[in-house]
Amino acid sequence: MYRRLLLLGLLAQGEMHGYRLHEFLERWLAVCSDLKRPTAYFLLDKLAQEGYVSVSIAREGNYPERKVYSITPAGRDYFLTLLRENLATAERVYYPGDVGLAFLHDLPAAERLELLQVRRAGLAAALAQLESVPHREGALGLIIERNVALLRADLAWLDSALARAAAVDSLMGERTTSEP
Amino acid sequence: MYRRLLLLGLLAQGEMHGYRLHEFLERWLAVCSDLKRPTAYFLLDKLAQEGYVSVSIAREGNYPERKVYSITPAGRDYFLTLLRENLATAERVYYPGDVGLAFLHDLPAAERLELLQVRRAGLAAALAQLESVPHREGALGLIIERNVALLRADLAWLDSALARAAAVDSLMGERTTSEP
DNA sequence: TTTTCCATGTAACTCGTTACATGATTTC
DNA sequence: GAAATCATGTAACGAGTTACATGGAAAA
Repeated sequence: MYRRLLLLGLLAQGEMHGYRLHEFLERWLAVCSDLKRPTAYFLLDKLAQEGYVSVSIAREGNYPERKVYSITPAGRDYFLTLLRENLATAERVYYPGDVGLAFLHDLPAAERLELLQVRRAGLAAALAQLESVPHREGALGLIIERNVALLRADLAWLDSALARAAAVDSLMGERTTSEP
Repeated sequence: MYRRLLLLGLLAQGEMHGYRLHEFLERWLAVCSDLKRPTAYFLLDKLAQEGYVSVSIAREGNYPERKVYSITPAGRDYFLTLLRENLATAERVYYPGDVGLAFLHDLPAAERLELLQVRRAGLAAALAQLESVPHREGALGLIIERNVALLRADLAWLDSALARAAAVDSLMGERTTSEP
């Protein structure tokens, strides 16, 4: 449902054709969604059928025909409804990574540490990448901030868990392989 | 994919019939998944078709017939593969709540603060509920710990964002409605 | 002239959910 | 006798992805 909100929100800023819309999404909103192109086209047509956006064909210069979507009054209402609902809700998120943790003890101690080190590296890389984005103000800035905060917390937790695991293992005399 | 890991992981601890499995999931693993009953049955049969689990019919006392699933050697291999992959990966999570943030400025300042206060309350409730679980050791404890850490970070971020927003609004002389 | 960019779509598929259907058996 | 529990399923639907298909224009 948040994809509809995303598309309507963009169209609320101004009309656009599908290709531009997706391009914009990829460039600026990759932090909060990875909406695929076919999905965008499909959703836009659906929103059109439902009367939330209207479509007109345009051609500019020698470029291929474009379907320009603009939001209708009904669409604007719908957008605001979705937005209010989204903002007021604390959505429950499931982390697929938690499932692996549930079965940690099915692997030998050394291997679990190794694997979690790999996870840690991935997490650190993702965090570094987000932190490297030059500071933005406004909505985008907020989203990046939030994701940084969550990634940091995740990393901190992983580190503490790894430290404790390593401590237990050394107490038990198990060999642990780890990268610096 | 993490659902297969979940089911195989449980079956790796011992054979079980679908109903018990789902019951167990609901009671103990609600933190990391909300796998629905039909999905569990469907997946179990699929795993059976693929040769990762075997099925036998059993009846005990006067209870209805049960399909008892047990993991096969191939299933055990598959389980370990999925587990290793899961542990070594830092999955990227998209928060639907981020999309709303992207369009914050499409609502009047007072209303955004109000809505985000509602979100905050939901977040705090979820956190309180998780924190109220008596301390568990082992895998479950880790998962709960992690989720608590992430919820706390999310809450802390929201609070700081709200504080800043309120400060800006008061500078601009806008009326802000907020609950204690 | 070959590759990349612009622009749109379709078809087949996977995955998961909701809602519905069944039937016996304890428990109240 | 009614309600809850145990136990399994199916059918229909919706959402989203992948892979495939097209065709002109600009750039290399």
